[in-house]
Parts: sequence; structure tokens; C-alpha cells
Amino acid sequence: MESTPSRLATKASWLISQTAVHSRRFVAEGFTAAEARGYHYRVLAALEEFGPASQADLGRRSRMDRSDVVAAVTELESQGFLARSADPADRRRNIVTITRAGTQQLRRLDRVLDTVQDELLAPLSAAERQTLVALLGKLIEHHGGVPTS
Amino acid sequence: MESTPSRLATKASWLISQTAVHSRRFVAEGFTAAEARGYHYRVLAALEEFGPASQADLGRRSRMDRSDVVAAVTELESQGFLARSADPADRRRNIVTITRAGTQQLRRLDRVLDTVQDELLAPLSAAERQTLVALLGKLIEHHGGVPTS
DNA sequence: CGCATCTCAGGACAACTGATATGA
DNA sequence: CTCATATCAGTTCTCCTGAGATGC
Repeated sequence: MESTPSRLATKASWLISQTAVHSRRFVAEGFTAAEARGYHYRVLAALEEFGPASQADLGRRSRMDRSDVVAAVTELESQGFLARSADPADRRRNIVTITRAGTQQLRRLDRVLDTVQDELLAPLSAAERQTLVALLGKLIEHHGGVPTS
Repeated sequence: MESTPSRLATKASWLISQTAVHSRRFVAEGFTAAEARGYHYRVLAALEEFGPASQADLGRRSRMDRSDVVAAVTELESQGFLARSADPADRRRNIVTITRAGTQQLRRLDRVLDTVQDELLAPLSAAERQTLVALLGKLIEHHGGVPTS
């Protein structure tokens, strides 16, 4: 039974990346079934919560690179989950709007993520889950990624 | 001030992947300076802790795909950090051995990771860090990646 | 024969960079 | 002119798949 080098167990960077691997596996499973990817969820979530926005705004809100926003929006548009239209007030901008189908897709993906949540955090008690979420939120906030607020 | 969609803050999968992003950024910074990658560290760590091994064993121990082990070992060999030699008892196998330079490189990378640790976990108290490590370890263990034990 | 080992080719994702065109 | 926006082309890294050659 090959065991993992013990020094890795003391490195937070290793623990986090490995946890992320498991998480990604679960997410990918559910998302590919819905013909979606992580970027799609982020864009749809930002659109529903903040309303129509330019692609630059979407990128800032969902912490995505401008070029990845272009690709994600193009894909979501071809799936009918959002619409691109020129902004008459600023002709550089595209106004991106979520469609009814897009909202439904978002609900679907939300359900996928809730399922992932349960699978991923299965070994933890409710209190432990809360603690983990709080600690991770603290880290992200400190490093520039404000979660809630 | 663009804020992140609040629904994301409640999804553990998002929190973990975002934390992993920050972590990877820190690690990459230190590792590229040492001309190394994550795979290199894993291989060297396994070699030092368990001694010479075949590439298949290295893959199982460091949880790497067989094809990635090939690439990592080739790179480390060309850097002089390990040596490949044929196993006389089983001619399918390569016996991989860490060199003195490889051990030194491992120490260097260890120092990098310790620095990353401090940067990444900066906002957490010592007790919180311990809690986080324990919770993540629990998750990984449950999902098939035994850390210490 | 089945099975394990090593190797290579290449795909999927997420994150990122640089260049370009256009318009505020 | 400077800055922002949108787009395209291409890179890196990790994880993963499939196929082939060789040897147990």
C-alpha cells in the first residue's frame, strides 16, 4: 500500500490543491452532464445577481480574465442562455443579459453544486463545515477575493 | 466596486478552488525561481522518504499519472536531481534514485513551501491554521488520499 | 494468455499574456 | 493622447485518456 510522503501532509498548499482536485472531479461530473463549465456558472451567477452588465464588469465580478469572459459569453450565447447587445451609450460595450433559459440553467447548476457540497464535505459535521467555510472565506478575503459582503 | 456573487460564497467548491488559485500563485512564484514545478517536488519528496523506486511506484505514491511521472523524471534527470537505471531483476522497470543535488533541491523547495505557508495562512491564528489543516486532511483522507497516517 | 511497466501523443480546464482594433 | 472595451492567438500547469512496445 503506497503511502503519500508525510511531508506533504504538513503543507497547506498541498492539502488545498488536493482538496481542490477532489472538488473539481465532483463538479466536472455534474457540469459536463449539463454541458457547462465553471466559467459558465460564474458568468450566469453574476448576471442574475447584478443584472445586465458589460463583459468587462462580468470579468471583474466573477474574477475571470477578459479573454475567458469572451469565450464563456460566446458559448453561453450559442446555448441561448444569454444575449449580447450593443450598448447605445457606449459603443465599445456589449450589454449581456441573462435569458429565461439561462436562469433555468443556473438553477440546474446550483443544484449540481449543492450535491457536490454534500459529497465533498461528507466526512465533516455541520459545525466543521461551517468552520471550514469561514476559514476559507477569511483566506480569500485577505488575499483580495471578497466573498460575501 | 464589483463584488462577487454572494451565492458563490456559500459553495465550498468555489471557496476551495479560489483558495487553491491563491496558493498556486504563491507556489508558482517560488518554484519557477527554482526552475521546478509541483510534479518535481512530489517526485523528489517520495524518493527521499521511501528510497529508490520504480516510476510506477512513484506515481502511486505521489498520486501522479504514469505519463506525468515520465515527463517529471525526465526533466529531473536532465537537471541532475535523480538518476534512472534499469532494474536487473525486472527489465521493464527503471530504478529511480535521488542524487545529492536532488536532495538539496528538495530542501530548497521545502523552504519555498514553508514561505508560501506563511503568506497563504497569514490571516489565520496558529489555532485556526491547525484546524484548517486538520479539516482538509479529513476531507482528503475520506476521498482516498491518505495524508499522514 | 493476461498483466504490469514505460513511453508518447494529445485533450480538457483554468488561469494568464500579448497584441490588435475600436471608441470614450 | 490616454484609457477602456472586446476580441483573438497562444502559453502554462495539472489532470487525464488511449495506444503501443516490451517484459513478467
